[in-house]
This record gives sequence, structure tokens and C-alpha cells, in this order.
Amino acid sequence: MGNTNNHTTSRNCFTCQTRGQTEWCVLSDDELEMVNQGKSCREYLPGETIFHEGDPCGGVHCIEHGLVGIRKMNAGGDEILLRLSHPGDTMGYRSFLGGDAHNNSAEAMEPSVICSIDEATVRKLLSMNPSLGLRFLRHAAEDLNAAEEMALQSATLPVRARFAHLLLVLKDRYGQDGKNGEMTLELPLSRQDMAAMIGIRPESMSRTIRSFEESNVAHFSGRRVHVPNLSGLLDELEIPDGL
Amino acid sequence: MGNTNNHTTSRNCFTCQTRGQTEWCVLSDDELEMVNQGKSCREYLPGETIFHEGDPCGGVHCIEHGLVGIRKMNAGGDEILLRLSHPGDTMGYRSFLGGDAHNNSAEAMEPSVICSIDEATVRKLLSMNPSLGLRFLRHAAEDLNAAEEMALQSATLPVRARFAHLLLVLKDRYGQDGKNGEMTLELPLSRQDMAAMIGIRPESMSRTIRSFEESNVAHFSGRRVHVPNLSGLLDELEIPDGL
DNA sequence: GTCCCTGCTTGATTGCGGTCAAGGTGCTTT
DNA sequence: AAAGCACCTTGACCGCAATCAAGCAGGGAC
Repeated sequence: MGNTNNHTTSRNCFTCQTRGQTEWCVLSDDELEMVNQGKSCREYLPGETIFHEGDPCGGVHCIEHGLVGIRKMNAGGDEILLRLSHPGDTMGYRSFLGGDAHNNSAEAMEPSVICSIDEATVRKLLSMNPSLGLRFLRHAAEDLNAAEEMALQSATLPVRARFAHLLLVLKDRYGQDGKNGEMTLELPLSRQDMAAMIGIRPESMSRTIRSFEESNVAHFSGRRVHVPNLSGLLDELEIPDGL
Repeated sequence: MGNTNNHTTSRNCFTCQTRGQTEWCVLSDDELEMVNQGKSCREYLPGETIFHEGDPCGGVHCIEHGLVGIRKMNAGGDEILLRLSHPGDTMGYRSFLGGDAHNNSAEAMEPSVICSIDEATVRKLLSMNPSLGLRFLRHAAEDLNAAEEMALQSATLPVRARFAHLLLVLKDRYGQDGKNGEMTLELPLSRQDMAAMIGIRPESMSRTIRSFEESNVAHFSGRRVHVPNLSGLLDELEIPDGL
């Protein structure tokens, strides 16, 4: 805020704040310079689409700043929000590797700066520096974990439990612990996006929130969530009756 | 059948029939010889567990022969069948890379021969031959695709559509096309395993099957499925009313 | 100001799939 | 042959979440 705006400006990878946390941190200075040359950066406003499901995939996209939602929809038009991607995350590397079209879409959820690195450059880097591939592999492994966990949950747990789980996951990045198990969240998501994350309708999200209010599990005002006692949330995960 | 049985015999990677289709096909002869030394093989009977969720992960497992189901269960004891793994597939590479415990379990669904390759050998190979890592990366990418697809479906589609989709997926490997859109499947799965693949109860699977019979979408006898017309199956995918 | 639009909430109703309970079938064991 | 045991099917019932419909709250355009 209060800063000058850069549109389509060329950013510098060497001074990129997220560099230490990304897969690209394994690159040498020479290699990083290649990225610098081969990339193009752009700003996106909330709601703008970075790539669509089905688009040809001509490279990978690295988030310098902001927040991006990865969405996927089925033939009937129903959409779910698969995950959130943060500064330092690289998107689209998977379709890129398989040579496929994108199989999900990416949309800016906050004002974001995205650097796109073209295909030739990435291929060259992958062959030059094997560590880069291993870094991507580890990243893919984590995503796979999360996706399988999600599949399990939406198949077996009721909505209350799934929502409690979501809040606990979001806590890692957006939560702030208080004393005595208190916790406060400042979410980057609208209600309907939360609904899309656990695969339910906005109406059901609304009812679940009210239900959490009534049982004093969590209190919601706007995008701020207050959890009086973490153990209350944890209890929700184990509802499916005493095994 | 009618063959001699090998228990814990040492198999030879050079003559392994699946070699051409695996990630290991990128290895040189010297490297393959390392695998040969560093591995140990075992037979498993149907129902036997190869590794459990939570087990420490001391290497990777390669399927030489047979069929393996990858399962995952939640705290309440509900279990889903995430995917089937076939000869040539390597299992457990993901937990291996992250240094985590296994986060799902693997169980033989047919008599199977599994070769386990110890940690030190795999790490050495990964650093010697960068292509190996990229192969695993591509494999992970495919699994991720499937997992996200599954998450989307179980969140948005009714049981009939999910089951139809499952049959269509199984068609690729177990189906045989006839004339006029006819199709026959010889499934390797029990009904309850099919139920576990789409995250429903056996009773619901039973009812869905009957419903398919009644509407002449597919006919089931034991593990054999006959589909009189593929388009009937395809129609099921688009139920969620005309958008 | 009014209008419109999007996001959110609430209520009434429905129906899908889970649960519980009771058989049936085929295979192995003894 | 009888018993035991998976696996599967069927019926009756119920509850959760989707659906349909209406209304509210906030924000921007004009």
C-alpha cells in the first residue's frame, strides 16, 4: 500500500523476496540469470484469471506476491477450490512436464504479481541442474498428500468435521494463537470460497457457521474468526461416533 | 498357475518384463546392476499388506507382478481405495523423498511379487541419474491429476455418475470393446473394493448396480461387467441437470 | 437519493445415500 | 453334512446436505 504500481514491469529474481523459499533457490547465479532473462511478469487484480483449465501450457508461473486460488470444475459447472498458492509457489509445472494442457485454473484472489517462465528456459534448467527437478518432485509429493487427504475427507467426513479441519489447516498460515488455546484467524477467503474448498454449497457453509456459533466452537465476523478453545475444534474431527 | 513358486527369491532386473514401462528404464546397465544388488523381493498373497500407513519408509517398492491396492483410512476407521498399482509401478517413492512415514497403505489384491529397493541405493541412483527423478516427477504428476479429479467428483457428482466414471476408467485397463459400442469388463475388484474406490458403502454399491441393471446401462455377473452401449454409460456422467 | 449487483443468510422441503438389521450364497473347514 | 465365514443383497428407516425460494446487507454507478 502507498507504493508505486508496476504493471508488467520486469522484476529481478536476485532481489525477489521469496527466493529463499522456492524451488528455484537451488539455482546458481548463472542459472538464475537465465530465469531473469526468460521470464515475464504481470500484475493481476483479484478475480483475474492467470490460466484456465484447458489452456495450452507454455511454461510455469511463479508467484512473487499476492495469493492465487487453484480451481477445478466438472462438466456440470460445479467448481471446487483445490488449494491456495502463495508467494514463492510455482504453478503449472505439472501440466508443463507432462506436456498436457492445464487441468485446473488459477485465479488471483488478492492483487498479485506473477512471473511466467517460458518453456525452453525451464527445460534447459531442468537438464542443467538436477536438484531443481527433485525440488519440484518434493512439491508435487506434498500436493499429492493434500489431495488424497482431501479425497478421503470428503468421502468419509460430515460437513462440520471437514470445515473444522479446514480451519485447522488455514490456522498454520493465517492463524494467531492466543492464551489458553484461544486462536484468531484472519482469512483471505470469502464464504463461498471456503465452501468451494470443502466441496459444499454456500447455503450449507452459512448453516455450518451458524452451528459453530451456537455451539461456541468459533465466532465469525466478516473474514475474522475467533476460536475460544482449540480443543473444541479438534473435537469436531472425531464425530463419526465412537469406533 | 501350474508354475513353480518362488518365495523371497532374488529376481533379476535385467530380465524383468516390466522394465521397459517403469521409471527405471532410464538407468544404464551399471546403474541397473546397483538396483539388482540393493533390492530384495517377496511374494505376497491376496490380502497381505506390503506396508501400512504410518510405517517408517525405508525405500521404495516396485511391482514385478500382480496387483496392489493403495488404501487410506481416517480416524474413524473408514477406508477408501485410492488407486490400483500395476506391474512396473513404483510405490512409496513419495514418502521416501519427503522422509516421512508412509501415508497410505499397500495391500496385494492378487498374488504379487514386490521388489523393495533400499534407501541408500535409491538416493545414490537419484544423484547419479537425474532422469530418474524426472521420471518420478512425471509419475507423481499423473497421480496428482487423478487424485484431484477424484476429489472433484466425490464433491460434486452423485453416486451413479461416480460409478459410471469408475467403470470408464477401469475400461482402459480391464475392458474389451465389442461391436456397436458394446463393452465387456473383467474387473479385478470385489464390490466392496469398488465401493471403497468411490467412497461409498457396500450397500449403496449394491443398489447402484441393481439400478444400472434395471436401466440397462450395464449387466453384472460376478466380476464380469457387460455394457450393451457405451453411450449409456457416458450419459450417466452428465446427470446434474442441464446446465 | 435510487438502482443494481453480488455476497450472505434463512426457511421450507426433498431426496440421496448412510445406517441398522436380516437374510442369502458360495467357499472352506472339520 | 454341518458349521463357519466372507461377501453380497435387500428392506425399512432416517438424517444430512442439496435445492428452491425469498429476503437482507453492503457497495458502486449514475
